[in-house]
Amino acid sequence: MDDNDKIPQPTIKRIPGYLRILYDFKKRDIEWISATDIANILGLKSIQVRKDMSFTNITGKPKKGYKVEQLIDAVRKLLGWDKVNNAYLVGSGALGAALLGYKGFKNYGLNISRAFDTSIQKIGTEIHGRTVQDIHQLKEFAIKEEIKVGVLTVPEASAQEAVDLMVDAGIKAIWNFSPITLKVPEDVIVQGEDLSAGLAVLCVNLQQSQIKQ
Amino acid sequence: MDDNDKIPQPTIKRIPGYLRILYDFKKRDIEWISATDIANILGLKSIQVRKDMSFTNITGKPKKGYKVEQLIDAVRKLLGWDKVNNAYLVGSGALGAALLGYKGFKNYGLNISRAFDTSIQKIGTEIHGRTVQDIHQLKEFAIKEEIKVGVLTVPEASAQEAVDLMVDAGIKAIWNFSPITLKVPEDVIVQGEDLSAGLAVLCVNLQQSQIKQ
DNA sequence: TAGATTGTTAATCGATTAACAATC
DNA sequence: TAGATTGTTAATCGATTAACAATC
Repeated sequence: MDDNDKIPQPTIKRIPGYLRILYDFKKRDIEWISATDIANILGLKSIQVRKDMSFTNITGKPKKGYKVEQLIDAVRKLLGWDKVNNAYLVGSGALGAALLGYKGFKNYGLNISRAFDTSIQKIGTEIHGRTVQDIHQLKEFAIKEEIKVGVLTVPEASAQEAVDLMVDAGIKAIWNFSPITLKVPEDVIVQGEDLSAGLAVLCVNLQQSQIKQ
Repeated sequence: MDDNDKIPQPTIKRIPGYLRILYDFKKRDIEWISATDIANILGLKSIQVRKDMSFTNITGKPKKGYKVEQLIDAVRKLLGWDKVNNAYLVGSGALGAALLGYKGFKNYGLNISRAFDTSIQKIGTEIHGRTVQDIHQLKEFAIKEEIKVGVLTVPEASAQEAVDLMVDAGIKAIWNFSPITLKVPEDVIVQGEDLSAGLAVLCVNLQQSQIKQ
């Protein structure tokens, strides 16, 4: 029962994977799930799953495991995915459009309610049900709708400029898909999603495995 | 000089960020770069940068730092980005299209040379200069062109099926954008790019910061 | 009951950071 | 020369894993 401890970041990152399995078990009307089940599906060790589970404060039953529904609720609450976060997307290019079209975010507590851009060509066009708005309207809407989360998918060169507008509009958490380090005030959180990091790991591992051959 | 040691994964993930800064310095004709410079730009500690640099086997000069050009070469070699990896993309949906349109991969040693899909609607259409091909042609082309890297952007439900075809075609490294654990033979590498993990970190941090207020 | 599984404490492992000598 | 910066070794920190008692 690792209570008021801070949850380790590696644990946080594994939890969405657990949640996907839990939803799948629920859909198949399975009532109980053990750490061993989860570990087998994800290729982890059961002790790690159990340790991670301890942060939810859910207690399992020896021989049975955890109650699927109970664990879903606890995990969703832990991540703050029990309530929907409305978010704005800034940068309606190809990647932005892909994110706007992704249905899965509803399982992750995220609803991208509006999309913005600077380009006159894009403003007014419709992407997956949202009409792209002028970025200069962002502040007005963000304040009215109390938006705290922004998704940043603009090209590298205009990223900092866009962030400044988002911060000024009261946005407190930025999901950053551009590969630069953003300057933000202390009370604003940035989560960077850097594809090149993953690609680097892939390439190094590929080299390694080819040497072995 | 951490020589024949294995490079820690956290180090590998930071290196592309270093490389971006190095390219920027080179463009601005700056000859030397210090660990302190890099650390300041990325918000890291200089000692961490220096430790990471030790894996390149490049030696710097006290008071000056590292030679930008030399470091670029060493880092590119380390990641295997000194030669271009030709890759195929499987799954020409919105995310696949976004990746096909991304120009930056040329800096990351990746060239997505062909795109495939199962859908009759998509096959034959052109996306950013590549004509989408029938996935059943993948094996023939992959063998002829000695393709080792595959980018997987199909919907969750068809991911395993697509991977089986890729493995059968001799692909040895898969950059997986679907949120499932793929079953592959031992000699095939999978690098998962899981957006939900990053989103989870963002949401937990947002909760934390809102509690503080 | 026997055996599987939980939950906790302790040991191990690996990465980060500190300390400091070397050097330009 | 003085001071900034490198490179290495050692200390610290945090996450994973092992060990094992508790329990259904």
